[in-house]
Amino acid sequence: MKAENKHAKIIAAATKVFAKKGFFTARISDIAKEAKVADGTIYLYFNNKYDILLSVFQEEIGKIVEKTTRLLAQEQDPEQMLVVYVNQHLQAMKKNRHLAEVVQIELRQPNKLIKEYRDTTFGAYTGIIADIIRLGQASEVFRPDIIPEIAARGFFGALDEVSRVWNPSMESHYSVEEVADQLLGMFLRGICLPAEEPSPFSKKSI
Amino acid sequence: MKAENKHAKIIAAATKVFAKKGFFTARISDIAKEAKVADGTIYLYFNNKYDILLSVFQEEIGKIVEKTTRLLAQEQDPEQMLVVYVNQHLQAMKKNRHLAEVVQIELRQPNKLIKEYRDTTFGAYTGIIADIIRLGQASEVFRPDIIPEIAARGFFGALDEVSRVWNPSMESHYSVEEVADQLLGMFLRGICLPAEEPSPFSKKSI
DNA sequence: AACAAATGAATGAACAACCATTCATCCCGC
DNA sequence: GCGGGATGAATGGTTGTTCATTCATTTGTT
Repeated sequence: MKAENKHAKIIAAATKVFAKKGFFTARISDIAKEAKVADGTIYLYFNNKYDILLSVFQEEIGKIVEKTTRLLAQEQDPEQMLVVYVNQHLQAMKKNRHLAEVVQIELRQPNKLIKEYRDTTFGAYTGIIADIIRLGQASEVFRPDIIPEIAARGFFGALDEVSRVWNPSMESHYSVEEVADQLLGMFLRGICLPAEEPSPFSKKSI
Repeated sequence: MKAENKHAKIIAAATKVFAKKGFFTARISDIAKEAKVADGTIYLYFNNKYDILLSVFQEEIGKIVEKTTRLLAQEQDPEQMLVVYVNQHLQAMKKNRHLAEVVQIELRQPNKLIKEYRDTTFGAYTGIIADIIRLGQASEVFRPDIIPEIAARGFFGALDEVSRVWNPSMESHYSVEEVADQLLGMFLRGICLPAEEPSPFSKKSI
Protein backbone atom coordinates (compact mmCIF):
# COMPACT_ATOMS: atom_id res chain seq x y z
CA MET A 1 0.00 0.00 0.00
CA LYS A 2 1.99 2.95 -1.28
CA ALA A 3 1.42 6.66 -1.31
CA GLU A 4 -0.41 6.77 -4.64
CA ASN A 5 -2.89 4.33 -3.31
CA LYS A 6 -3.74 6.30 -0.18
CA HIS A 7 -4.20 9.53 -2.04
CA ALA A 8 -6.78 7.89 -4.28
CA LYS A 9 -8.44 6.17 -1.36
CA ILE A 10 -8.87 9.44 0.47
CA ILE A 11 -10.27 11.15 -2.62
CA ALA A 12 -12.81 8.39 -3.07
CA ALA A 13 -13.76 8.42 0.57
CA ALA A 14 -14.09 12.19 0.60
CA THR A 15 -16.30 12.14 -2.47
CA LYS A 16 -18.58 9.69 -0.78
CA VAL A 17 -18.70 11.53 2.53
CA PHE A 18 -19.16 14.96 0.94
CA ALA A 19 -21.99 13.57 -1.16
CA LYS A 20 -23.72 12.14 1.83
CA LYS A 21 -23.26 14.89 4.41
CA GLY A 22 -22.19 17.93 2.47
CA PHE A 23 -18.83 19.63 2.74
CA PHE A 24 -19.43 21.54 5.95
CA THR A 25 -21.22 18.84 7.86
CA ALA A 26 -18.65 16.26 6.81
CA ARG A 27 -15.97 15.71 9.43
CA ILE A 28 -12.36 14.96 8.67
CA SER A 29 -12.76 12.01 10.98
CA ASP A 30 -15.63 10.76 8.81
CA ILE A 31 -13.42 10.82 5.75
CA ALA A 32 -10.58 9.18 7.64
CA LYS A 33 -12.83 6.43 8.85
CA GLU A 34 -14.29 5.84 5.40
CA ALA A 35 -10.79 5.71 3.90
CA LYS A 36 -9.57 3.56 6.77
CA VAL A 37 -6.68 5.85 7.66
CA ALA A 38 -5.94 7.97 10.69
CA ASP A 39 -7.13 11.56 10.84
CA GLY A 40 -3.58 12.84 10.69
CA THR A 41 -2.73 10.83 7.60
CA ILE A 42 -5.06 12.97 5.57
CA TYR A 43 -2.83 15.95 6.25
CA LEU A 44 0.11 14.13 4.74
CA TYR A 45 -1.69 14.17 1.41
CA PHE A 46 -3.75 17.35 1.57
CA ASN A 47 -3.20 20.78 3.02
CA ASN A 48 -6.64 21.24 4.50
CA LYS A 49 -10.28 20.40 4.13
CA TYR A 50 -10.86 22.67 1.16
CA ASP A 51 -7.84 21.21 -0.55
CA ILE A 52 -9.53 17.82 -0.45
CA LEU A 53 -12.65 19.20 -2.09
CA LEU A 54 -10.72 21.00 -4.76
CA SER A 55 -8.69 17.87 -5.44
CA VAL A 56 -11.88 15.91 -5.90
CA PHE A 57 -12.94 18.40 -8.54
CA GLN A 58 -9.63 18.72 -10.23
CA GLU A 59 -8.87 15.04 -10.47
CA GLU A 60 -12.24 13.42 -10.95
CA ILE A 61 -13.69 16.03 -13.26
CA GLY A 62 -10.35 16.36 -14.98
CA LYS A 63 -10.69 12.81 -16.22
CA ILE A 64 -14.13 13.51 -17.63
CA VAL A 65 -13.07 16.70 -19.35
CA GLU A 66 -10.10 15.01 -20.91
CA LYS A 67 -12.07 12.11 -22.27
CA THR A 68 -14.86 14.32 -23.56
CA THR A 69 -12.43 16.63 -25.28
CA ARG A 70 -10.73 13.71 -26.94
CA LEU A 71 -13.97 12.20 -28.19
CA LEU A 72 -15.23 15.53 -29.46
CA ALA A 73 -12.09 16.08 -31.50
CA GLN A 74 -13.13 13.13 -33.63
CA GLU A 75 -16.54 14.57 -34.40
CA GLN A 76 -17.43 17.06 -37.08
CA ASP A 77 -21.19 17.36 -37.01
CA PRO A 78 -22.29 19.84 -34.30
CA GLU A 79 -25.47 17.95 -33.63
CA GLN A 80 -23.51 14.75 -33.14
CA MET A 81 -21.08 16.59 -30.89
CA LEU A 82 -23.87 17.48 -28.53
CA VAL A 83 -24.93 13.86 -28.52
CA VAL A 84 -21.42 12.86 -27.52
CA TYR A 85 -21.22 15.53 -24.84
CA VAL A 86 -24.49 14.57 -23.23
CA ASN A 87 -23.82 10.84 -23.31
CA GLN A 88 -20.35 11.34 -21.99
CA HIS A 89 -21.47 13.49 -19.11
CA LEU A 90 -24.39 11.32 -18.11
CA GLN A 91 -22.38 8.14 -18.32
CA ALA A 92 -19.66 9.62 -16.14
CA MET A 93 -22.18 10.84 -13.61
CA LYS A 94 -23.94 7.52 -13.50
CA LYS A 95 -20.67 5.73 -13.00
CA ASN A 96 -19.74 7.99 -10.11
CA ARG A 97 -22.99 8.89 -8.47
CA HIS A 98 -21.29 10.51 -5.49
CA LEU A 99 -19.32 12.81 -7.71
CA ALA A 100 -22.53 13.93 -9.39
CA GLU A 101 -23.90 15.04 -6.06
CA VAL A 102 -20.73 16.78 -5.01
CA VAL A 103 -20.59 18.65 -8.31
CA GLN A 104 -24.17 19.70 -8.02
CA ILE A 105 -24.00 20.77 -4.41
CA GLU A 106 -20.52 21.92 -3.59
CA LEU A 107 -19.37 23.40 -6.86
CA ARG A 108 -21.86 26.20 -6.28
CA GLN A 109 -20.41 27.35 -2.99
CA PRO A 110 -19.62 31.05 -2.82
CA ASN A 111 -16.13 30.19 -1.64
CA LYS A 112 -13.31 32.05 -3.33
CA LEU A 113 -11.27 29.02 -4.37
CA ILE A 114 -14.28 27.10 -5.58
CA LYS A 115 -15.49 30.10 -7.55
CA GLU A 116 -12.09 30.35 -9.13
CA TYR A 117 -12.09 26.72 -10.14
CA ARG A 118 -15.63 27.04 -11.49
CA ASP A 119 -14.74 30.07 -13.53
CA THR A 120 -11.63 28.57 -15.07
CA THR A 121 -11.29 24.81 -15.49
CA PHE A 122 -14.92 23.97 -15.06
CA GLY A 123 -15.96 26.98 -17.06
CA ALA A 124 -13.97 25.57 -19.95
CA TYR A 125 -15.93 22.36 -19.72
CA THR A 126 -19.29 24.09 -19.91
CA GLY A 127 -17.87 26.51 -22.45
CA ILE A 128 -17.49 23.60 -24.83
CA ILE A 129 -21.26 23.62 -25.24
CA ALA A 130 -21.26 27.25 -26.29
CA ASP A 131 -18.49 26.50 -28.77
CA ILE A 132 -20.46 23.65 -30.29
CA ILE A 133 -23.48 25.88 -30.65
CA ARG A 134 -21.43 28.56 -32.38
CA LEU A 135 -20.02 25.93 -34.69
CA GLY A 136 -23.49 24.70 -35.50
CA GLN A 137 -24.62 28.21 -36.27
CA ALA A 138 -21.64 28.77 -38.53
CA SER A 139 -22.45 25.63 -40.49
CA GLU A 140 -26.11 26.58 -40.54
CA VAL A 141 -27.57 23.63 -38.75
CA PHE A 142 -28.47 25.57 -35.61
CA ARG A 143 -30.78 28.54 -35.53
CA PRO A 144 -28.89 31.81 -35.78
CA ASP A 145 -31.11 33.58 -33.25
CA ILE A 146 -29.89 31.35 -30.43
CA ILE A 147 -27.52 33.16 -28.06
CA PRO A 148 -24.77 30.61 -27.43
CA GLU A 149 -23.94 31.73 -23.90
CA ILE A 150 -27.49 31.56 -22.66
CA ALA A 151 -28.32 28.37 -24.49
CA ALA A 152 -25.19 26.68 -23.19
CA ARG A 153 -25.99 27.73 -19.69
CA GLY A 154 -29.49 26.40 -19.91
CA PHE A 155 -28.30 23.24 -21.57
CA PHE A 156 -25.81 22.51 -18.87
CA GLY A 157 -28.33 23.34 -16.17
CA ALA A 158 -30.69 20.77 -17.60
CA LEU A 159 -27.94 18.21 -17.91
CA ASP A 160 -26.75 18.79 -14.38
CA GLU A 161 -30.19 18.63 -12.86
CA VAL A 162 -31.12 15.52 -14.77
CA SER A 163 -27.95 13.72 -13.79
CA ARG A 164 -29.45 12.84 -10.47
CA VAL A 165 -32.18 10.56 -11.76
CA TRP A 166 -30.03 7.69 -10.66
CA ASN A 167 -30.10 8.90 -7.12
CA PRO A 168 -31.50 6.15 -4.91
CA SER A 169 -33.94 8.67 -3.46
CA MET A 170 -35.65 8.93 -6.81
CA GLU A 171 -38.28 6.33 -7.38
CA SER A 172 -38.09 6.00 -11.14
CA HIS A 173 -34.99 4.71 -12.84
CA TYR A 174 -34.26 5.46 -16.45
CA SER A 175 -31.34 4.35 -18.56
CA VAL A 176 -28.59 6.70 -19.62
CA GLU A 177 -29.66 6.38 -23.25
CA GLU A 178 -33.24 7.15 -22.42
CA VAL A 179 -32.41 10.27 -20.46
CA ALA A 180 -29.88 11.42 -23.04
CA ASP A 181 -32.43 10.95 -25.81
CA GLN A 182 -35.01 12.92 -23.93
CA LEU A 183 -32.69 15.82 -23.26
CA LEU A 184 -31.29 15.91 -26.77
CA GLY A 185 -34.73 15.53 -28.27
CA MET A 186 -35.96 18.49 -26.30
CA PHE A 187 -33.08 20.73 -27.09
CA LEU A 188 -32.58 19.86 -30.70
CA ARG A 189 -36.20 19.47 -31.81
CA GLY A 190 -38.16 21.13 -29.02
CA ILE A 191 -41.04 19.62 -27.16
CA CYS A 192 -43.76 20.86 -29.47
CA LEU A 193 -45.10 18.83 -32.32
CA PRO A 194 -43.92 20.17 -35.65
CA ALA A 195 -46.52 22.76 -36.50
CA GLU A 196 -46.78 22.48 -40.26
CA GLU A 197 -50.26 23.00 -41.58
CA PRO A 198 -52.93 22.20 -39.03
CA SER A 199 -52.51 18.47 -38.60
CA PRO A 200 -55.48 16.44 -39.79
CA PHE A 201 -55.57 14.12 -36.84
CA SER A 202 -53.40 12.91 -34.01
CA LYS A 203 -49.88 13.34 -35.27
CA LYS A 204 -47.30 11.37 -33.37
CA SER A 205 -44.26 11.63 -35.54
CA ILE A 206 -40.98 13.33 -35.18
CA MET B 1 -40.75 49.33 14.74
CA LYS B 2 -42.94 46.42 15.72
CA ALA B 3 -42.47 42.67 15.58
CA GLU B 4 -43.74 42.18 12.04
CA ASN B 5 -41.17 44.61 10.81
CA LYS B 6 -38.20 42.92 12.47
CA HIS B 7 -39.15 39.49 11.28
CA ALA B 8 -39.16 40.69 7.69
CA LYS B 9 -35.97 42.63 8.21
CA ILE B 10 -34.17 39.56 9.49
CA ILE B 11 -35.46 37.43 6.62
CA ALA B 12 -34.21 39.97 4.11
CA ALA B 13 -30.87 40.30 5.84
CA ALA B 14 -30.45 36.54 6.07
CA THR B 15 -31.23 36.10 2.40
CA LYS B 16 -28.56 38.61 1.56
CA VAL B 17 -25.94 37.15 3.88
CA PHE B 18 -26.66 33.55 2.90
CA ALA B 19 -26.35 34.51 -0.76
CA LYS B 20 -23.04 36.18 -0.20
CA LYS B 21 -21.33 33.79 2.19
CA GLY B 22 -23.35 30.59 2.05
CA PHE B 23 -25.32 29.14 4.92
CA PHE B 24 -22.47 27.57 6.84
CA THR B 25 -19.98 30.37 6.47
CA ALA B 26 -22.60 32.96 7.36
CA ARG B 27 -22.48 33.96 10.99
CA ILE B 28 -25.52 34.85 13.05
CA SER B 29 -23.70 38.02 13.93
CA ASP B 30 -23.42 38.82 10.20
CA ILE B 31 -27.16 38.55 9.82
CA ALA B 32 -27.75 40.56 12.96
CA LYS B 33 -25.46 43.31 11.77
CA GLU B 34 -27.06 43.38 8.33
CA ALA B 35 -30.52 43.55 9.89
CA LYS B 36 -29.32 46.11 12.43
CA VAL B 37 -30.48 44.13 15.41
CA ALA B 38 -28.64 42.41 18.24
CA ASP B 39 -27.57 38.79 17.90
CA GLY B 40 -30.00 37.72 20.60
CA THR B 41 -32.93 39.44 18.91
CA ILE B 42 -32.79 36.93 16.12
CA TYR B 43 -33.66 34.20 18.59
CA LEU B 44 -36.81 36.05 19.56
CA TYR B 45 -38.07 35.47 16.03
CA PHE B 46 -36.44 32.21 14.99
CA ASN B 47 -35.58 29.00 16.78
CA ASN B 48 -32.17 28.48 15.28
CA LYS B 49 -30.03 29.05 12.22
CA TYR B 50 -31.73 26.41 10.11
CA ASP B 51 -35.09 27.85 11.02
CA ILE B 52 -34.03 31.10 9.43
CA LEU B 53 -33.07 29.37 6.19
CA LEU B 54 -36.27 27.37 6.05
CA SER B 55 -38.27 30.52 6.72
CA VAL B 56 -36.55 32.23 3.83
CA PHE B 57 -37.66 29.41 1.58
CA GLN B 58 -41.13 29.09 2.95
CA GLU B 59 -41.97 32.75 2.91
CA GLU B 60 -40.12 34.10 -0.09
CA ILE B 61 -40.73 31.16 -2.39
CA GLY B 62 -44.23 30.81 -1.04
CA LYS B 63 -45.08 34.19 -2.52
CA ILE B 64 -43.76 33.15 -5.92
CA VAL B 65 -45.57 29.83 -5.94
CA GLU B 66 -48.81 31.49 -5.00
CA LYS B 67 -48.61 34.11 -7.69
CA THR B 68 -47.55 31.64 -10.37
CA THR B 69 -50.35 29.27 -9.47
CA ARG B 70 -52.88 32.09 -9.68
CA LEU B 71 -51.66 33.28 -13.06
CA LEU B 72 -51.56 29.77 -14.47
CA ALA B 73 -55.16 29.16 -13.49
CA GLN B 74 -56.17 31.81 -16.02
CA GLU B 75 -54.34 30.13 -18.87
CA GLN B 76 -55.60 27.32 -21.06
CA ASP B 77 -52.94 26.85 -23.72
CA PRO B 78 -50.10 24.62 -22.42
CA GLU B 79 -47.54 26.43 -24.51
CA GLN B 80 -48.69 29.73 -23.08
CA MET B 81 -48.60 28.28 -19.59
CA LEU B 82 -44.91 27.52 -19.95
CA VAL B 83 -44.37 31.06 -21.12
CA VAL B 84 -46.06 32.35 -18.00
CA TYR B 85 -44.12 30.00 -15.76
CA VAL B 86 -40.76 30.97 -17.17
CA ASN B 87 -41.45 34.67 -17.16
CA GLN B 88 -42.83 34.51 -13.67
CA HIS B 89 -39.86 32.64 -12.32
CA LEU B 90 -37.25 34.75 -14.03
CA GLN B 91 -38.93 38.00 -13.05
CA ALA B 92 -39.11 36.90 -9.44
CA MET B 93 -35.48 35.85 -9.45
CA LYS B 94 -34.38 39.06 -11.04
CA LYS B 95 -36.32 41.07 -8.51
CA ASN B 96 -34.70 39.19 -5.66
CA ARG B 97 -31.27 38.29 -6.89
CA HIS B 98 -30.14 37.12 -3.46
CA LEU B 99 -33.01 34.70 -3.23
CA ALA B 100 -32.02 33.22 -6.57
CA GLU B 101 -28.59 32.39 -5.22
CA VAL B 102 -29.88 30.97 -2.00
CA VAL B 103 -32.31 28.76 -3.87
CA GLN B 104 -29.63 27.55 -6.19
CA ILE B 105 -27.04 26.89 -3.52
CA GLU B 106 -28.73 26.06 -0.27
CA LEU B 107 -31.84 24.27 -1.45
CA ARG B 108 -29.60 21.42 -2.56
CA GLN B 109 -28.09 20.73 0.86
CA PRO B 110 -28.31 17.14 1.97
CA ASN B 111 -29.84 18.30 5.21
CA LYS B 112 -32.91 16.43 6.36
CA LEU B 113 -35.19 19.42 6.82
CA ILE B 114 -34.13 21.01 3.58
CA LYS B 115 -34.62 17.76 1.72
CA GLU B 116 -38.08 17.52 3.19
CA TYR B 117 -39.00 20.99 2.08
CA ARG B 118 -37.58 20.37 -1.38
CA ASP B 119 -39.53 17.16 -1.76
CA THR B 120 -42.83 18.63 -0.67
CA THR B 121 -43.55 22.32 -1.15
CA PHE B 122 -40.82 23.03 -3.62
CA GLY B 123 -41.44 19.75 -5.39
CA ALA B 124 -44.98 20.92 -6.01
CA TYR B 125 -43.62 24.05 -7.68
CA THR B 126 -41.40 22.14 -10.09
CA GLY B 127 -44.12 19.52 -10.47
CA ILE B 128 -46.26 22.17 -12.12
CA ILE B 129 -44.01 21.91 -15.15
CA ALA B 130 -44.59 18.19 -15.45
CA ASP B 131 -48.32 18.81 -15.19
CA ILE B 132 -48.23 21.38 -17.95
CA ILE B 133 -46.34 18.96 -20.16
CA ARG B 134 -48.88 16.21 -19.55
CA LEU B 135 -51.64 18.64 -20.35
CA GLY B 136 -49.91 19.59 -23.56
CA GLN B 137 -49.57 15.98 -24.53
CA ALA B 138 -53.21 15.31 -23.80
CA SER B 139 -54.24 18.18 -26.05
CA GLU B 140 -51.74 17.08 -28.67
CA VAL B 141 -49.59 20.14 -28.86
CA PHE B 142 -46.58 18.50 -27.18
CA ARG B 143 -44.81 15.44 -28.50
CA PRO B 144 -46.09 12.25 -26.93
CA ASP B 145 -42.67 10.68 -26.65
CA ILE B 146 -41.55 13.26 -24.10
CA ILE B 147 -41.34 11.83 -20.59
CA PRO B 148 -42.88 14.56 -18.44
CA GLU B 149 -40.80 13.88 -15.32
CA ILE B 150 -37.49 14.03 -17.12
CA ALA B 151 -38.42 16.94 -19.30
CA ALA B 152 -39.68 18.91 -16.32
CA ARG B 153 -36.51 18.23 -14.42
CA GLY B 154 -34.37 19.36 -17.29
CA PHE B 155 -36.54 22.35 -17.90
CA PHE B 156 -36.30 23.50 -14.34
CA GLY B 157 -32.58 22.87 -14.27
CA ALA B 158 -32.15 25.13 -17.25
CA LEU B 159 -34.37 27.78 -15.72
CA ASP B 160 -32.56 27.65 -12.42
CA GLU B 161 -29.13 27.80 -13.94
CA VAL B 162 -30.04 30.63 -16.23
CA SER B 163 -31.58 32.68 -13.47
CA ARG B 164 -28.18 33.88 -12.42
CA VAL B 165 -27.36 35.85 -15.53
CA TRP B 166 -28.15 38.94 -13.53
CA ASN B 167 -25.44 38.10 -11.10
CA PRO B 168 -23.00 41.00 -10.95
CA SER B 169 -20.17 38.54 -11.52
CA MET B 170 -21.45 37.86 -15.00
CA GLU B 171 -20.15 40.22 -17.57
CA SER B 172 -23.04 40.16 -20.01
CA HIS B 173 -26.45 41.39 -18.97
CA TYR B 174 -29.56 40.29 -20.77
CA SER B 175 -33.15 41.30 -20.18
CA VAL B 176 -35.69 39.00 -18.62
CA GLU B 177 -37.63 38.87 -21.87
CA GLU B 178 -34.55 38.00 -23.87
CA VAL B 179 -33.56 35.16 -21.60
CA ALA B 180 -37.11 33.87 -21.34
CA ASP B 181 -37.42 33.91 -25.12
CA GLN B 182 -34.19 32.03 -25.54
CA LEU B 183 -35.15 29.34 -23.08
CA LEU B 184 -38.66 28.93 -24.40
CA GLY B 185 -37.44 28.97 -27.96
CA MET B 186 -35.01 26.21 -27.22
CA PHE B 187 -37.43 24.02 -25.38
CA LEU B 188 -40.45 24.50 -27.53
CA ARG B 189 -38.84 24.60 -30.98
CA GLY B 190 -35.37 23.17 -30.39
CA ILE B 191 -32.14 24.75 -31.41
CA CYS B 192 -31.92 23.13 -34.83
CA LEU B 193 -33.12 24.77 -37.97
CA PRO B 194 -36.27 23.12 -39.25
CA ALA B 195 -34.95 20.26 -41.36
CA GLU B 196 -37.31 20.13 -44.29
CA GLU B 197 -35.93 18.68 -47.48
CA PRO B 198 -32.12 18.72 -47.80
CA SER B 199 -31.25 22.38 -48.03
CA PRO B 200 -29.60 23.42 -51.30
CA PHE B 201 -26.47 24.68 -49.69
CA SER B 202 -24.05 23.83 -46.92
CA LYS B 203 -25.69 20.88 -45.22
CA LYS B 204 -23.47 18.81 -43.05
CA SER B 205 -25.97 16.64 -41.28
CA ILE B 206 -25.59 12.96 -40.62
C1' DA C 1 24.36 -12.51 6.05
C1' DA C 2 23.69 -10.03 10.22
C1' DC C 3 23.12 -6.05 12.59
C1' DA C 4 22.52 -1.11 13.45
C1' DA C 5 21.13 3.24 12.04
C1' DA C 6 18.28 6.20 9.43
C1' DT C 7 14.09 7.23 7.29
C1' DG C 8 9.54 8.90 6.91
C1' DA C 9 4.79 7.21 6.72
C1' DA C 10 1.23 6.72 9.92
C1' DT C 11 -1.05 7.58 14.13
C1' DG C 12 -4.46 9.81 17.31
C1' DA C 13 -4.56 12.52 21.54
C1' DA C 14 -4.37 17.26 22.54
C1' DC C 15 -4.93 22.05 21.31
C1' DA C 16 -6.84 26.36 19.98
C1' DA C 17 -10.21 28.75 17.62
C1' DC C 18 -14.59 29.49 16.47
C1' DC C 19 -19.51 30.53 16.90
C1' DA C 20 -24.53 29.13 17.87
C1' DT C 21 -27.08 29.84 21.61
C1' DT C 22 -28.27 31.65 26.23
C1' DC C 23 -29.50 34.83 29.76
C1' DA C 24 -28.68 38.56 33.10
C1' DT C 25 -29.44 43.09 32.29
C1' DC C 26 -31.14 47.19 30.14
C1' DC C 27 -34.30 50.11 27.97
C1' DC C 28 -38.75 52.53 27.15
C1' DG C 29 -43.68 53.27 26.51
C1' DC C 30 -47.47 53.33 29.40
C1' DG D 1 -42.31 51.38 38.19
C1' DC D 2 -43.93 47.61 35.54
C1' DG D 3 -43.66 44.40 31.56
C1' DG D 4 -41.91 42.65 27.67
C1' DG D 5 -38.99 43.60 23.77
C1' DA D 6 -34.12 44.15 22.93
C1' DT D 7 -29.28 43.66 23.94
C1' DG D 8 -24.54 41.65 23.53
C1' DA D 9 -21.07 39.56 26.49
C1' DA D 10 -20.30 35.04 28.21
C1' DT D 11 -20.68 30.06 27.68
C1' DG D 12 -19.82 25.55 26.17
C1' DG D 13 -19.57 22.26 22.71
C1' DT D 14 -17.56 21.16 18.45
C1' DT D 15 -13.87 20.18 15.19
C1' DG D 16 -9.92 21.40 11.92
C1' DT D 17 -5.30 21.01 12.54
C1' DT D 18 -0.88 19.97 14.83
C1' DC D 19 2.91 17.23 16.43
C1' DA D 20 5.33 14.03 19.55
C1' DT D 21 5.66 9.38 19.09
C1' DT D 22 5.61 4.69 16.97
C1' DC D 23 7.40 1.32 13.93
C1' DA D 24 7.91 -1.02 9.39
C1' DT D 25 11.12 -0.62 5.88
C1' DT D 26 15.38 0.69 3.72
C1' DT D 27 20.23 1.69 3.70
C1' DG D 28 24.91 1.13 5.02
C1' DT D 29 28.66 -1.31 7.34
C1' DT D 30 31.33 -5.12 8.61
